[in-house]
Order: sequence, then C-alpha cells, then structure tokens
Amino acid sequence: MRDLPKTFDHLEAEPRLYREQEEAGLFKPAGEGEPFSIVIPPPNVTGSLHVGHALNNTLQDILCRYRRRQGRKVLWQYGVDHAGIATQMVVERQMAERQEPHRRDIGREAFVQKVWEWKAESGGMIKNQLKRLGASCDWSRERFTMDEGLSAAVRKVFVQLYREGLIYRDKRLVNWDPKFQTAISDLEVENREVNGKMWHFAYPLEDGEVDGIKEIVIATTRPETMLGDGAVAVHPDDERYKNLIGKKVRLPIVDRLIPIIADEYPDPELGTGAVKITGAHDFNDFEVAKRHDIPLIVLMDEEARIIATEENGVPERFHKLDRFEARERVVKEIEELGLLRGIEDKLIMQPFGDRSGVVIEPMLTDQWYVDAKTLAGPAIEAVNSGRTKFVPENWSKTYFNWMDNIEPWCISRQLWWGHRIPVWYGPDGTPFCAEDEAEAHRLATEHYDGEAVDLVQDSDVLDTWFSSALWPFSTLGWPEDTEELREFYPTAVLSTAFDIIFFWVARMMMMAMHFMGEVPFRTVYIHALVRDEHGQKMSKSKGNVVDPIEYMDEFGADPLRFTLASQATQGRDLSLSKQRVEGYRNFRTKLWNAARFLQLRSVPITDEEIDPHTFELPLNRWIAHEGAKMAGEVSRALDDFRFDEAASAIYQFAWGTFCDWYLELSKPILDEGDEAAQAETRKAMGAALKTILICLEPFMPFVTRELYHAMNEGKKTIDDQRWPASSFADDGAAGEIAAAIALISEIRSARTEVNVPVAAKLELVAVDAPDQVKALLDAQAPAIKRLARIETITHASEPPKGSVQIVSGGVTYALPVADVIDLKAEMERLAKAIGKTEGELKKANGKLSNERFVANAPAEVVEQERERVAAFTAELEQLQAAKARIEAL
RNA sequence: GGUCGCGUAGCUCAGCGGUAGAGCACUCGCUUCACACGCGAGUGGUCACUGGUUCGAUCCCAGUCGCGACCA
Repeated sequence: MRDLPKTFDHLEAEPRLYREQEEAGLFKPAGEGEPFSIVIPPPNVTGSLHVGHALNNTLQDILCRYRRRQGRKVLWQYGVDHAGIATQMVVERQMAERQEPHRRDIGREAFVQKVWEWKAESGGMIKNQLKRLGASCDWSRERFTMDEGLSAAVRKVFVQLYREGLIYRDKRLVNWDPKFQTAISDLEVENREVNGKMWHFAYPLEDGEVDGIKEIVIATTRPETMLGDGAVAVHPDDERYKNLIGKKVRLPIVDRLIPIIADEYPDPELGTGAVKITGAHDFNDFEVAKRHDIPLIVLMDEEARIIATEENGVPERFHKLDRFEARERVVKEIEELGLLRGIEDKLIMQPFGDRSGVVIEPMLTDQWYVDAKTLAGPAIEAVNSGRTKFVPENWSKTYFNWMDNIEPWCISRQLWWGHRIPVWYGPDGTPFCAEDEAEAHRLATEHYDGEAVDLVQDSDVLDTWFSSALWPFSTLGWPEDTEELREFYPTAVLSTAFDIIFFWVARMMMMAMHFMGEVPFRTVYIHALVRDEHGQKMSKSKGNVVDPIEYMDEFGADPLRFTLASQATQGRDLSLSKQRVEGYRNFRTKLWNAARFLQLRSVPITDEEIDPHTFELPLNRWIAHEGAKMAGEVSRALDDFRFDEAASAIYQFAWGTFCDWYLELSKPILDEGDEAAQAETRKAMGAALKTILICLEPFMPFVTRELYHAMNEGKKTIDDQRWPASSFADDGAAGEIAAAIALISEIRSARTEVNVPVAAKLELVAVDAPDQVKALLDAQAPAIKRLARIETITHASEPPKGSVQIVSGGVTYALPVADVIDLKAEMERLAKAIGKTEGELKKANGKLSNERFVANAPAEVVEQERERVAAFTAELEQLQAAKARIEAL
C-alpha cells in the first residue's frame, strides 16, 4: 500500500493517470473475448469540446470501459470529419486575418494545401480535450474522412451508385448560401422568426376590366422576386377569381404578360387569395410552376445579386443590385406606378445559413443528387425488423417519419475542401464517372470512338456527410476486406443526440445497407440535449454556454463524467448545473476519505478472490450481499443504457451503505473484536471497496485508478479485474443488519426529537423481547452502543418510568432519561407516530373492507394488505401504551 | 397547421397500476479519533386540471390548460 495524501489533486493526477493508461496500451482491442465496437460520431476537425460532446463521449466511454471489465474485446474507433464548409470558412478567415491573398487568387490546389497545413497545426484540439475527459478511444486507429483509404471508399461508392442510377445530376431548387456561394443542406438551414413586412401589389389585367375587376392584388414578403414572376395563382374554387382563370395580367416594371392559373396551393382565406408564382426562387412556387409548366425565371447570381439578362427581362437598372436594395427599389417603383395597395408588419419565418448567418436564397442550380428514396427502403426495413434498435425506442418514430418523407439528397457543394466529385466531362459535356482520371479517359476514349480528348473534372466537392455516411465501415478498412471489418462490423452502438438522427443515423443506415448488406450498428442510443440549469437551450447569444473544460479545471473530469451519467435519463433534455458537479466532486472526496480510513486500519485491496460464503459475521455477509446486489444493478442498468440508474446504484451503495453504515458498524469490530473477526472484517472491507472501485471505474476512471493502485497489495491492476459477480446473497444476514440499522435510526431519531443531549449515553431497555431479538441485540450490541450512544442494553418486562419509548421491529424499547426527558416533546413525538400509523392502518383497512378489492385484487396483494394491518395494529397498540405511560407520569 | 414530447418537493429530475423518491437547496444539532467537499436529525408533494377505465390511477384512456422541440 502506498500512503494516500489527504486530498486528491485532480489537476496533477488526471493527466498522469491518463498517460499511464494510454502508455499501457489499454485502449487497444485486447484478448479473445467477444468483440464489442463503437465508432465515435466524428467530431468536426474544426471542433472543440462542448458539453454535448462531453456527454456523448462520457457515455460511450462508460460502455467501453464496462465491456472491457466483462472481458469483451473492445474497439472504440476514433476519428474526425473534414467539415467542408466549416473548415473552409475557418481557413479563409485565418487567411484574411493574416492579410494573405484570397483563395481565388492563390487557386484551388494551393488553397487545399493550406487547409491541410491548418489541419496539421490546429485540427487536433478536440482529441486532446477528449483525452482530458478520459475517453478511452484507440487513438492509434484515428481516421480522417479525407484520408486516402476513406477517400477511396467515397470514390467507390460514388461510382457504383452512379452506375446503378442512384446518383444523378438534376436542376432543382437548393438552399443557396450567398456568403459561401454553395448549396447547403436543409439541415444546415435554421428557420427563424423575424419581423418582416407584407407588401400588397396590384397587377393590372391585360384586358382592362373583366366583370368590374381591373387588377389582381397579390401579397409578398419578398417584393424583389416579383421581377421573376411567371404566373399568378388562385384557388380553383375561389369565386372571386373564377372568371379570371386563363386570363393574363401585366407584370409591372418588367412589363411581361403572365397567366392567371388555378392551383390548390393558394389559400383563399389568406390575404387576397391570389399569390405570385416565382418558380426559380421559392420552393412552393417551384412545385406550382412545374405543375403548370410555368417558366422558371432566374433573377440572381451566386452572390444573390439581381441580374438583368435577355432571358429574364429584368430592366438594366436593376443589374447587380443586392437583393435587399432591389427590394426597396421594386417597392418604390410599384408605388410610383400607383400599384402599391398596402404594407403590413408581419412576423415571418426566414431561412438563415447556420454557419454563415445570412439569409438563404432558394436557387435553381445544377447539382448532384442521391436517390435517397430508393436507398431508404432497406434502411427502414432494418429498423422495422429490429436488426437495429433505437434506445429509447420511441425515437424510431422520428426515424421513420424522416425516412418515409425523404427527399433527394443533394450531395454537391461548391467548395474546394472536400472529396472532389469523380466525374469528368468531355468537350461536348458528356460525363464520365470513374474512380480515377485514367479510367475516365478510358471510358472517354471508348465513347469518342478511340479519339483521345481533353477531360475536365467536375469542380464541385461532395457533402461532408457523404463520406461520414460510410464511417462505420470505411474506418474499419472497407472497401478492403480487413480483419477489423470482419471482427468489429456491425458495431454495437451508435450514440448520438436526437437532433442529428437525420444527419447520422439515416445516412449511415442507407449506405451501410446498400454496400455492406448489413446494419452499421445494433443499437442507436439517443441521449438528451444538454441545457443549462434552468432548462434553457445553451447559446452563445444567451451567454449560458457551459464549458466542460471549466468544470474539469475546477472539479476534475471524474465529477463531470459522473454528473453527466447520472443525468442521462431517458428524457430529451438534461439540465447541467455547477452545483450538481460540485456534489459529485464531494462524492469523489467521500470515497477518497473512506479509502484513507481503510489504510489507517491497514485494510488493503488484494488479488485474492474472496468468497463471502466463508464469512462468519452477518455484517460482512451483509456488505457482500449488498455489494453483489449493487454490481448486478449496475450491469443491468448499463445493459439497458440506463446510465442514471447505474450511477445512482453505485452512489447509494458507496456512500449510503458502505460509508454511512458498513464502516461505522465495523469500527467496534476493528477496535474490540477478536482476531478472527478483525481479520475477516478487513478482508470483507477490502473486497467491498474493490467492488466499488471496479464498478465505479467506467464512470470515474481517474480517482478509482489512483485509489486502487494505492490500496493494492497484489500484483494485478484494476485493468486486470473482471466485473464483480452478483450471485452472492444472504437474506438472513441482510435482514439482521437491516434490523440493527432500523433500531439505531429509531433511537437516534427519538433522542433528537426529545432533545437528549448528543453526548449523553443512555441505557436501552428492550421490553419483552423475543429470543430472536435478544440474540440480535446481543450480537449487534457493540454497534448499537456506539452508533446510538447507548451505555448498556438490558431487558425488562415493563419500561422504566420516565422513558422515551420507541417501537422497532415489533418490539418496544425504552430509553430511561428520567431527569432529562422533555415530556412535552415526547408526547408530541408519540402522537405524531401514532397519527402516522393510524393513517396507514386506516388506508389498509379501507382496502380490506372493500369486498370488491378482496374479490378482484391478486391474492398476494390482499395478503400483503392483511400483513400490513397486523403490523400496524401491533405497532399502534405499543405506541398507545407508550403514550399512556407518559400521560401517567 | 402537422408530428413528437413535457407539466411529480423551492430547483433539476427519477418513478409509472397497489406504503410518493434522489441530488441540490432549506431548518435544527454536532471541532464523534476517514471525511465540515463532513456527521446526525428534520421540514417540504390535492404527482397541472376535468372526466373515464379499474377493486384500486401520479402511472392507462379521452379532453382542457400551460410549456417545449422538430417539421411545414
């Protein structure tokens, strides 16, 4: 044993203990056990640890460490993704800060080179933060989505899907980010409610007046788009416009005739019931325009500036105007034309790019798409058939909901950082999709009848999620047929927050089913989102962002981990408060001090397999019983992903059972017991601590390790230990110690309530105790005396006059306190106890007197109620007798 | 508007047909020889509301009110 310092210095110890584990190679898959694998949801290469990562990775780490203790061969696959937009943005910003030339000036190749340099320098931050947290990933297997192997997987997947017709090029509306000048995913768009306006414009009818109507008034929140209107739509059942359908209106400013069409889309209740249709700049309008073959008129360039072209007929004066300037200009001109019919303030939903923060523009562009609908089929089936399970189960609904309504997946991005689309174009624009340029040339040569031509590669890159979708198998070596793939695929668990079920689960499932023919993970564990202590979503603007690093600085990684685990319930939200972390820091300290107590009493941890069946003392059998029960509860809870229940079971046992009772009850034995009893108690105590440390290690890997190795007298380390057995049980010993604890608690409580001075040592008189109780009192006398401050334990047939009386386990006990008794307090105490017992009795009797209860309730419930009545009746009688004796004084 | 979820102790949350729980906070004691980041004893709840099912509802069902998230 090595002497434990008075306190645990987490700032010194945690890095040291981490290094120790890492250097010992503990994080690599080992042994011959059944494989257990988790792929980390790859953090962004630009990322730094936020509290959501802390939660997710703590939970994954708990699972991995727990399974290692069970002898499983564990692989926790680490890696990061290249985060196309985010990374390009970071590097561009850095270049701007350094006043370096813009990326367009240095060219694609040089820019990509710069990104790699940036990655080498700054891309490893989150890894070190995860290490601080204690994450036991196999760092030696780190992967990056832009690695050669993973890139080869991307190319292979693209080419195959292309050849299967599941990847195609299409002209559709996309979410266009004018700042980054790229398409972005729906999921990267944040819809926010903002104060906007609704403008009402009048479009004059071509034919002057029809049925007394000269114009149609439309309402819009985006006046500038009227320049691209291709039609005005009204509901077919809208009486107001029935006669106008098929007629034309003259579009002001542009002076174009556009038709009035009938479509279900306009809501007659809203506004005037007539809507303008701008097919090229609005998602709903796009659908309407397609249905009616309305021309799609493109109004803007990549920076969302208005362009005036021959095709779109926009007047030259609008050319290169920013969309918001154009808006003012349009409104002004409409007003000047006398066609402005009103302006109202309105809350409108506006789409913003989640990274750029600018208003997203629906744009008609050529992009590459994956036929997600086709790929979704097997992915849905995999969850339907239970081959992949969601925990908690109801998240599968969200998954199905998303999958059932899945849209074509736009995978091209107008960026430089990412996997370049493996398509080359011939001089006439014919595409050749191939895994490399040489193959593309072969295809081209074949196509052009042997003629060698110049090919130009598509300039776009793929969505980051295209490569991330392959993560569960590409990290294991696919498309090569590797040992790891055979051993660790499918993985056991994917752990993630519900807000990215779509990002992650859906895409990984689709790709895995298509290319592996097997699910990527058996279980999808969905954890809550971390919020602040008031349940508010954390956001930088609110300033309530919790930095896990700060908590680790102040309290250490162990308490943070334990807090997160104990809060990981099945709910959607998790409120993290500093006080809670502090509370579990206290728990760590409690454990530390308990270990110091063991040291003081020369109790080590040994390699010896201690069989509790050999224990003679009920106290030791009891702690073994309770320890085994706890270990069983923790395993069951972890098997069910109930991290909160697991944490609670350990906490209760370590603090509530081991420290509060076992250590206290064992003190008299260690002080005064005979040699055999002392030896046995030391053994049991060491074994109990060992159980705690092993079960707690997945949650608090640092302090448990430090304690284990300081206390260890054997050759084995905590890493050589297996998860504790949960088979031992001794209900007899458990009952005996529970009875002693109940009695001690009753005595303590009574003492306090009648204001017996703390230091006063009392006599305990057991009244008419049966032999069994006498034996128990005899056996537990030293403990009762010490913990309840009792001088002597005697027996009598009547309580001495002037006693405080308590009823415990069906026996009346008296504490003669003649001169110190507070009669009033004692009366109140007994009255309260009587009242409570009466209440219970009444409730139980009420049930039993209900014929239908007796007839319908299960027999054991009725029997239980009868037993309760008997017990309460006896207790009530004893309490009333006690009260009568006080009254007689 | 659609979908999902939530209203349990002052706060943050478990529980979920048969005796209401935890942590923190709060109150009162305590320099008890591991620990004041502690020890001991307590206070605190018509389990949102209204109906229904049931022998029995905090738990199941329906509705109402309030809150939230996601999707339109």
